[in-house]
Amino acid sequence: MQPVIAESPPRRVQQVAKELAASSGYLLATLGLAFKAQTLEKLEEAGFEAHQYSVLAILDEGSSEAQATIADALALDPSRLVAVLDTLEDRGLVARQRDPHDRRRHVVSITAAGKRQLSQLRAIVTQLEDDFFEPLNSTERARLHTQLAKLAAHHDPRCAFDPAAES
Amino acid sequence: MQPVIAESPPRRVQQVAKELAASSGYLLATLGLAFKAQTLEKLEEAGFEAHQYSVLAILDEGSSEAQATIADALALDPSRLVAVLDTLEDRGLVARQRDPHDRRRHVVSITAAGKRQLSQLRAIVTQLEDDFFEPLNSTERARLHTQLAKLAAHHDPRCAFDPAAES
DNA sequence: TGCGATCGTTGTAATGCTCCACGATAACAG
DNA sequence: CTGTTATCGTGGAGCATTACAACGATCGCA
Repeated sequence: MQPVIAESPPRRVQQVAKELAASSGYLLATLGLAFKAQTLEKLEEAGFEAHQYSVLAILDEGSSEAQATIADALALDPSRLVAVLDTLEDRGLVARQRDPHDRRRHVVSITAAGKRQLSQLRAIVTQLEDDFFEPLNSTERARLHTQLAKLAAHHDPRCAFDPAAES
Repeated sequence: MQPVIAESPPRRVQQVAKELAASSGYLLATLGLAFKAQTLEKLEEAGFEAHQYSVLAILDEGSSEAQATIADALALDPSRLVAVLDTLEDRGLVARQRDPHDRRRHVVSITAAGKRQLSQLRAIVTQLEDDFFEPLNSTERARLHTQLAKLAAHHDPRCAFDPAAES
């Protein structure tokens, strides 16, 4: 409602548009990006990248997986997974073996050193998460997590827990 | 606890690692990315990109802003903003004028056509958001938004509402 | 025995982003 | 009044990341 060009110079808003800040979707995207950036930074300080952590986490649950399976679970291009596994293997954190039942496949498994490294990375991420959600009390955090999980299950079937799965 | 290589071929997990799915931060990042991707897609169908929508939204609130101010509010590199404004100006949705009080500056303002276009884009985003958060009821959505806003205010000062700001 | 499909791997092309340099202009110091 | 420094918008160059297609090896099936 002000004149198009007032005599006063345009003030520094220094503020996201109210319209955007009022949007849950925008907040979700912004916060998600911020958390991801923080995680990347912290992991890089430890000499790792996010995908390496994810791979170790997956391998620590299932005993061993084919590369395509891992790539699938991470929604990662198989070609990109190669480099990730290369570095992990070079450091002795995972082991690649040909699957004797299907010699096209490489069966990847986590090593003892990999498990040790994983728990260290876990500590970093856990600490980071604690800091990030610090503005919320434990009740709020639990509620938030529940709702995020509900959304994730709806939008990404890979996040939906399947109680029928053995083990 | 299973042998490293069992006789059964590794099953398709088709599931994000439980460790990751149990992390609010991971869910936050994943959902944020998913929402952003959906938004980009929908906006692109309408012939726009996200930054163009953001710029219009900002200009629709403040009367007019210098480019550096806009870039600041969007955490966008000023050099990238140039192209965005170029296309918006070509379509007659915004207007660039030299600031008579500081001839280095360009004062950008939204046009009537820009306002019309903005409301159309707004409808798209609103619809998208409704769909995205559909798994939650209105109470849950409100709670989620409150908590996200709290987090955003804590992590990005640009998202913190300043009640002292006039108008 | 051949044919198509799959697995892991490599290379390539495109994309987006950050950083730096430039001309124009303003603010400031002497 | 003059010279220096800083800021604004703009353009370009370099860098990293990514998706996509092609390849040899191997399997499943007819």
